[in-house]
Amino acid sequence: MTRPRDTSADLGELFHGAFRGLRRTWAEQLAPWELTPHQWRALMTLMRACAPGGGAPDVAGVRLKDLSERLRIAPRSATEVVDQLESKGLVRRGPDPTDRRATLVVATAAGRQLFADISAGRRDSANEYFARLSADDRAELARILGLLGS
Amino acid sequence: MTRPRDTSADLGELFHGAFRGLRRTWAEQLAPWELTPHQWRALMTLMRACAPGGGAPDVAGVRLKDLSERLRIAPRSATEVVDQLESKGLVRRGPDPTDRRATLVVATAAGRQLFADISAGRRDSANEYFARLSADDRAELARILGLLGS
DNA sequence: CCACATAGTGAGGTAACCTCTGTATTGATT
DNA sequence: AATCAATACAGAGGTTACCTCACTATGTGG
Repeated sequence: MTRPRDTSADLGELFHGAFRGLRRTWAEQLAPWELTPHQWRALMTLMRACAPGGGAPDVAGVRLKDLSERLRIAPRSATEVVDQLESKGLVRRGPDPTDRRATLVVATAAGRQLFADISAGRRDSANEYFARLSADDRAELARILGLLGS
Repeated sequence: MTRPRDTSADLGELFHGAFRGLRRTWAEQLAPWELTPHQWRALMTLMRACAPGGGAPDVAGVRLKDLSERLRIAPRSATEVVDQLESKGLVRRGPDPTDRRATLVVATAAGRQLFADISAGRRDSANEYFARLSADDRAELARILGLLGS
């Protein structure tokens, strides 16, 4: 009765707490740029998908469908977040020349600039949420989360 | 340029994915009982707070304020989830004899029964989300999450 | 007994999702 | 070539899990 006891519930609790902390930290960091964590995640995903090599830029863009898959959300939800980014002038929708059903999303100059600025700010990892962990712990966490997220 | 690279963003991504998986798994497990994860968490917290020793039961109950602190949500949000549980007949509000401003929340017989049933179901941890991790990994995860959730 | 703090709640709002439906277009099948 | 299912997107509307702000009823210290 006083032994280790079913830690699963506590793990859930811990997970919940940590996730909320992460969200809050992100929201605070992003507030000066008037981006929600969700919008930031979408912009980041878009940039990564556009310029995987980091080299020559992106005339192309990414399909909404692809974006939704990378973000692991429903296509409709990708439409939504792209709407938000577009209304802020950070991305632009354009036609896909190879398929007239699809629309390609590209970051505008403003969007690329914002992405660069925020990325730079984050590299000062003093205020980064995971900075309080040692490098070993971060690696360990990444490994374990990888197992979970199969 | 090809070295480890800033894993923080990926950690965030991993965290996000794992948390969503956890939420989904919980929601599925709880669906037969028509409870949301949020409601389950509140009921669980209430039961734990009421009967910390697990022994003699709870005439007393828990203040909404206390519940909100344990759940780490705003008092108003505790009101809300208690409303939901009360409308399902799982908990009951009663006056606090020592302070007429406060209300004490207690689980009803139905609530205690439901809690017991679900807890039992979860102990068949085959379908538990964290079951895919080894005991060592679970412990490691709990340790690291504990560091984060400070 | 009066100012101030505290417990709960009504009103109203937000982020981050979802499904279901409808339309334009494509690709596959006859 | 004509059709028919599948796909890409977006409109409409819903849900969960939070939040703040304002209000009332009550307790507490000076």
